Amino acid sequence: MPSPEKTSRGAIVAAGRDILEAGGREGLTMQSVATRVGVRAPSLYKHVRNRAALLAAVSEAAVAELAARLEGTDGSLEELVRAYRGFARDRPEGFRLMLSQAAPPEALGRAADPVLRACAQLAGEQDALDAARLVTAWATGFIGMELAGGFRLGGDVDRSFEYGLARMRRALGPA
Amino acid sequence: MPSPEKTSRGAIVAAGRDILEAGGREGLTMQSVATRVGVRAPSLYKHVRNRAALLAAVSEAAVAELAARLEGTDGSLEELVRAYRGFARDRPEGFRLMLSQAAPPEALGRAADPVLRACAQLAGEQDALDAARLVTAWATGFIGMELAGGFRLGGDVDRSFEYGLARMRRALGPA
DNA sequence: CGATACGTAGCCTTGATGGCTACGGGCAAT
DNA sequence: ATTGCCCGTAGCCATCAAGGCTACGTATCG
Repeated sequence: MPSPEKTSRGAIVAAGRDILEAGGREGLTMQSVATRVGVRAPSLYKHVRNRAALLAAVSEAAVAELAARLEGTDGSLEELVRAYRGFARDRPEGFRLMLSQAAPPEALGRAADPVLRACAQLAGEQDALDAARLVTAWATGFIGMELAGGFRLGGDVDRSFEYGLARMRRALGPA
Repeated sequence: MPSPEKTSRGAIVAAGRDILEAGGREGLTMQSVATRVGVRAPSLYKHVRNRAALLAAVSEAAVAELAARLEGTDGSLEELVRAYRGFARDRPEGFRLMLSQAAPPEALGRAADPVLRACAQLAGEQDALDAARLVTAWATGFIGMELAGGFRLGGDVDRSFEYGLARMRRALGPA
């Protein structure tokens, strides 16, 4: 490699992830990323097509991290959902970005797989996909509202979460 | 009223709503709004503090419209959720914006009220709030993923929706 | 010497501010 | 009652700052 590279795509994405969590989506500017990796802003375009592509890459990295966390559980419904919520707590902006950017199918599939397996056990192979969508939609919606500062009608949010989890398990079981 | 006004806050918010749906959040620029209401961009700042405030106002208008739609149903769980989904189909960008902006409590409360009532009937007054959060989270998550182009693992999305609705009703009933 | 990574300069768009002008109603003096 | 001034409001023009992005030059290594 001629001219020793001062940065790399990986470093850029990692910096983007950190900046995203620190300053939100708006704070993630090409300038800020360039400064953090020790380079001028235009140089980033040698590694990333444009800002949208950078956001997509950061989003994909978030999905990958989520998948890894899910794979680190025992595969039970409760553990999976709690791991999902834990991820959102640690990387709230990454969670939000993930939802607004369509991730590539393969990364998405890796994250979806353990959920599908758990749902197949609970609801049967036939209904596994529908059941997974039920659980995923509930968890995603709950966490999203929690992060957005919803749930302002009082009550204990953790209690609502456990209530939902219990009812979800019941909903998936045999009629 | 001195100096006949060429526009008003209401007209600005309405224009913002239309532009949002046409061009997404990024397309909603002060310039575009100003052009549509027949004014120069700086003049908007006499009516709205800044772009963030405009987005918040448009978001609040979306919540209000959703509340009106929910109030127009018969109050059953199915009707409420279908009305929610219909709103999201008609105003996808408004739906997204609504989720990312924390709406003022009163507007939120108006939209939440019919859901709370339906859930009180199904799950009892005790669990009404938790039940409403369960239903709202599921519906919000489902619709959000649907709009974001999730659900790419095949299968019939409408079928998954009806499956979820049926299971949700079962989950809320007595054990 | 050729390829590659980075930098400098600059363009365009967009958000935002400041200062100016035009309008029109209220108030007081006549 | 009429007249004339004051002042608040709304809009415009000029302008700035910041950010995304491109074109092109330059340095460095194999």
